[in-house]
Amino acid sequence: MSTKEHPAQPSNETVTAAPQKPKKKWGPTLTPKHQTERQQLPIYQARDAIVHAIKRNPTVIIVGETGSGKTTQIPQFLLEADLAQFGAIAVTQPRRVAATSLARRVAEEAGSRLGHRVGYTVRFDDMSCPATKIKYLTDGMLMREILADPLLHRYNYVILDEAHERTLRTDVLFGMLKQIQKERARMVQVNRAEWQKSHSDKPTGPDTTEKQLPDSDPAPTNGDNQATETNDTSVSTSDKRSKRKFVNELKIVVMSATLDAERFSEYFDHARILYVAGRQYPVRIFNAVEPQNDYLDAALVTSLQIHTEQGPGDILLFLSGQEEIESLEKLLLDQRSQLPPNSMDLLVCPIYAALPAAQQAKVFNPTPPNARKIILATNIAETSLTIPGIRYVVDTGVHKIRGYSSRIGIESLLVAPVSKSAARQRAGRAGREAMGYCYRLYTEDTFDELEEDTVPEILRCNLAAATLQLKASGIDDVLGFDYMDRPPKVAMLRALEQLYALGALDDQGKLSKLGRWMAEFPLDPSYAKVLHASQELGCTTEVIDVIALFSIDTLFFMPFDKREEAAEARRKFMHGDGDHLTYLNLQKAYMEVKGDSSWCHDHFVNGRGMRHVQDVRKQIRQVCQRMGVNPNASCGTDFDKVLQCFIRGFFNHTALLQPDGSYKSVVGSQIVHIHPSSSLFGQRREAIFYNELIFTSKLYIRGVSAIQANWIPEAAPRYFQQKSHMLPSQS
DNA sequence: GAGCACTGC
Repeated sequence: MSTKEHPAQPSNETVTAAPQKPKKKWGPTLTPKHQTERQQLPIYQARDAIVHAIKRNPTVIIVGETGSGKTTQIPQFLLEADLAQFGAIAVTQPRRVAATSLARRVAEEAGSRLGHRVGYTVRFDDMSCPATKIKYLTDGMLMREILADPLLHRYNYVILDEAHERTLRTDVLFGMLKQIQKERARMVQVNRAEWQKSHSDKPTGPDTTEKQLPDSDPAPTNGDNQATETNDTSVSTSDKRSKRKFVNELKIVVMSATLDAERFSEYFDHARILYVAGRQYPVRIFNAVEPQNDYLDAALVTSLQIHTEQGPGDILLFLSGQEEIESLEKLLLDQRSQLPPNSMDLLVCPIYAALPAAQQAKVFNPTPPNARKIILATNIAETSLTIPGIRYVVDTGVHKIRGYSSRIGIESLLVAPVSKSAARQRAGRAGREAMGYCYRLYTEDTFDELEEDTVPEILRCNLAAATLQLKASGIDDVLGFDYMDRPPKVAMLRALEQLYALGALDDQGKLSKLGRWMAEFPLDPSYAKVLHASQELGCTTEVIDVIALFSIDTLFFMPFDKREEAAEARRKFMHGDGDHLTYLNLQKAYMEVKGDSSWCHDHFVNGRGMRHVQDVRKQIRQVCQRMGVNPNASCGTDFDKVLQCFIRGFFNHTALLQPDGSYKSVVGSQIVHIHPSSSLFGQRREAIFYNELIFTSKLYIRGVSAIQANWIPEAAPRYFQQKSHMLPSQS
């Protein structure tokens, strides 16, 4: 194996401390303990330089590695520098847990009760109030806030954290925020001109008796944090004065961990880039000398070698999925008995999203003395979870990644090589607490050939939901939207087509009344359409339950050593017509036992998942009530109605039985396979529909129920008028 | 005969 030092933090533009300026009076007082802790963070030295840059520039890009403290400190710097008088600071996160735990920590540091000056807002959980000045929120939540407040008047600063992850939502937010920033700058300009005009033309006129600018400056000037009074153009009114609102410029801060800052800067009109030093320990990289044709075997050999030859510290091994984790777990347990005497014990801990919570928790148990933990993980451990005690990382160099072909409208979930930045992220997991080691099971040449970054999610997913959000937030020209990475035109057109077929867009491509209604719900457009149809068919209560259940991926656990038991437990809920009504049975049973967690455990039901389902269910019911829809309308036992609702949203997801027993999709004429997790697996029914079509080892359909073939054309007459050749002949 | 990870009035 050849060795190479992990690339160190570049220092070309590292910010330096600026001359100290006298501090203003209006900040929270720090407890001495926290003050010392904060001052020890690398970023504290750059405090004034950062504040100065943000004051002087509309947008700033901040690059800082893990441990720099940028996410917790920069919002506090702004607050302490008195820059948040006229608006709050929003800090977005891709994940809920990050938003809530950061808020907790910053509230403590800033001496605020959580939910007062420092708070958070995530789905189902709002710990903020109108006086909240620093608010951590998920990026999806900020998108929701834009729908209600298109210019985000409440905020003076929006900090987009973890921008390098390029989630679908951060990418959409980039374009939206750029536009909001431009519009607010324009309003400030207009207002400044009016203000100057009114003061030079008629110094004793009635306007001078109006409220003065809050900072009592003689006139607003360029630069920092001005607040001016203006007409809110989003409100039409006969009495302008009563509708006047303070508008100030929106400052955007983009925070990223990678070195791809130039692309962010270019996109944000050549924004200033600041680099802050991290506090990551060095990680020594070892590459395979020869290409490995069996990375599972290489992973096994390498981990055992680390275990028997290297000093203390746990091992984190990255694999592509559950199946690989299970098989390697078995192999390691077999090998454990053959370890040389006197060697440490080896504890094998699998972790992936579909693993029951109780077993997930095991990776966080402290490793007992004279033992070593080896954690077998998917990319859940790359960003979502930080596991303490890791000193060694073994990287297979692969992950499973979702893809989407807009040309054929099919999703995929396939094993693929990681990008260089993902490989670096994985290696970094070994250097959180001390110097670490990373063993890459591929050659240095292979590494050099990897893509620089993972393809942004927006380039590999169905855009229907994002397009509906854009339309609903007032951005009509979605083809001309300012994407940082523009999706192919065919992908955008396909999303528009799908929304049109659902009735969310009218013939001119404008958001219809139905589309507006659909956008109010935190649901994919197809599900929102199903919910809408439920009003007409009188089964809203059943449809809400089924939709809520489909909001989680793993309802039933299938542990590989208790497969038969789990299948037996599942049969109790099985409905002959498929998964949708099976799910309804599960929800009914769950309600009868009042969500008892030991009942869930005994029936191999995902208890944590079911609690999430109840939250979703409650939320959809609330939105229904707000929209004047009765969430209690029930079809009794006429369950055909429920399935008929579903095909109003999934009319393009139907398939017909062929003479040879296979199923052929009505749209696209492809042979599709019912997934083994479906209650209809192995069954022959005249016609079926499905929620999801995904290519893995085969073209699988998931969430499958049986229907009558003649329901299909009725479900979407507008769609099938032009495509009548696709329909079953009897209609 | 089998699914990477997130998210939302």
